[in-house]
Amino acid sequence: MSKGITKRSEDYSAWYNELVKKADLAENSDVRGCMVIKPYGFAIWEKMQAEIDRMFKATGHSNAYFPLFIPKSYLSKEADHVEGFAKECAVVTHYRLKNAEDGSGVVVDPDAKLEEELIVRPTSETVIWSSYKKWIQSYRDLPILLNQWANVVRWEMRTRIFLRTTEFLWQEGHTAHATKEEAETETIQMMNVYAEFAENFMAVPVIKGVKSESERFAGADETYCIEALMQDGKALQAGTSHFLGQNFAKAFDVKFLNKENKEELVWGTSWGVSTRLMGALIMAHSDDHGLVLPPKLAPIQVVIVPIYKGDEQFEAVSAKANEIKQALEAVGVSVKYDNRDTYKPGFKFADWEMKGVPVRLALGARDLENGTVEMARRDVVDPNNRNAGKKVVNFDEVVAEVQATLEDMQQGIYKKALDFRTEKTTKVDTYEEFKQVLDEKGGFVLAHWDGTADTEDKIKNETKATIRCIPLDDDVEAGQCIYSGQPSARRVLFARAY
RNA sequence: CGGGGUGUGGCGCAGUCCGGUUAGCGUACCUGCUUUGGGAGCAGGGGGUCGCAGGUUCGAAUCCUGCCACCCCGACCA
Repeated sequence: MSKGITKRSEDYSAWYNELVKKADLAENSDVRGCMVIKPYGFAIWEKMQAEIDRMFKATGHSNAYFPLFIPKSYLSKEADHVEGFAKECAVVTHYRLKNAEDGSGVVVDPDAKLEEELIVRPTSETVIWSSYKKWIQSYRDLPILLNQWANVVRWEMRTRIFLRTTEFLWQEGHTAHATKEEAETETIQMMNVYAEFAENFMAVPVIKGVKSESERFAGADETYCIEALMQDGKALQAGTSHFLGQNFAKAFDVKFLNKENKEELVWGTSWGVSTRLMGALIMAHSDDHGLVLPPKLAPIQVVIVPIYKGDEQFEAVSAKANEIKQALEAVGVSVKYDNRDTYKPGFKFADWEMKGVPVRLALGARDLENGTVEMARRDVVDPNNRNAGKKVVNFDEVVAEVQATLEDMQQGIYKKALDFRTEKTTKVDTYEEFKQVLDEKGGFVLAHWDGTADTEDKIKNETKATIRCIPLDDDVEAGQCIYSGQPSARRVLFARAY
């Protein structure tokens, strides 16, 4: 592994790409826009999945699985939905290959053309609602609260590892309800679940809000979202929760008999987060030395690096290291003892820093004599001052110190991200100021908007900034649209976004 | 789809303009010895149809024609 990565200040995009590769998270595959998620990257995703899944179950949801392929006809049943997704669908047209007659390899067998083409799901509303039609007859069948963990394919024009890949992993929740109120409550509940996960586990502060009409999910009546701010001042949509109204019930003819024996259309929601969260996690906290992981999502929370000369010292150090490892594991801390004798300590330090392991313990002969271990925390690394973030800890205090440090780091990186966002959130009252802030400072810009798609579109074309959301906070003050001067009920959140 | 760029050991690149020994460098890899508290040193070694297909030539990584792939910038999106 070559030394270091491009600095964020030099080229943020290059920094991100190099970090993803050098931290061993993922790499591009030979298929354009697709990625191979490597074991270390997948371990982080699994930690996320485990927690999100737990939260879904705690709110009454069950997991199920629906097929990858969708009959083409399904997609066209909901007009807005097909409009939104048709341009980016992969289509299966044949089911067989055969050897080429000139011996050049295999070719598609023209005799194996499908009667009806199949779409590789870009999202599963259509398949799931076609099942719901079969499952729902009575109010007694409601609500249905399902989630599925799946892969989906959207043929995007430009891709970037984790942030936008042709195939990505996600969860998609799909619920069906008897009343509008219940469906709306569900939609908001799931947005809150996402926000709680982002803030408490990823240590990424988010703004909760609703999308403007033009940014709304294809087929939804309302889209709620959480928006995060990255270190380069660009926004990232981290999760969405859609109130589908009765749109899919109408499209798939899903009705139920209520207590009064009257037929009614079912109300729906859908909500999802994807491997894009990996991108958010990376871009929110990491530095020029590599990944910085929040302790709650770090596959390895503590790494122990032995320092020794000769077999005798190695054995003595290893004995103590394993003792510390067991003591930490006993209180639920995940520990890696890096006993590879093929790399020197300096290499290991840099390697684990690149991978974002929160706490490193270095243990050598000197420590054995003193009854101490050197503890270093990942969120404080300074190549000009190697003692920054380091602390000598007595053996009998290691467990308590590590636990306290992990907790402190989880809080600390959240606070750092929150402070950054606060600093990069600007209220502006004129269009000139709006453009100036976007160009010179970046970040979130709170400005008045007249509520029309026309104004939104013009601002987007002129500045590349979009309305990330209309925040749900109660910081409401009336004003005048920065673009048209028309009255505005409240400020909305603008930013340039990923 | 428009604009730009790049294809040469695993990775990163030089060489191409101006054809000419055995295609070179860094790194990674293998072996040995010495090392080990911030990315070790020395010595030896293995690894290449120069993106693909034609063509020009005594001779092509280099010139010509065609094709393919990928990357970056825009429009589109979780």
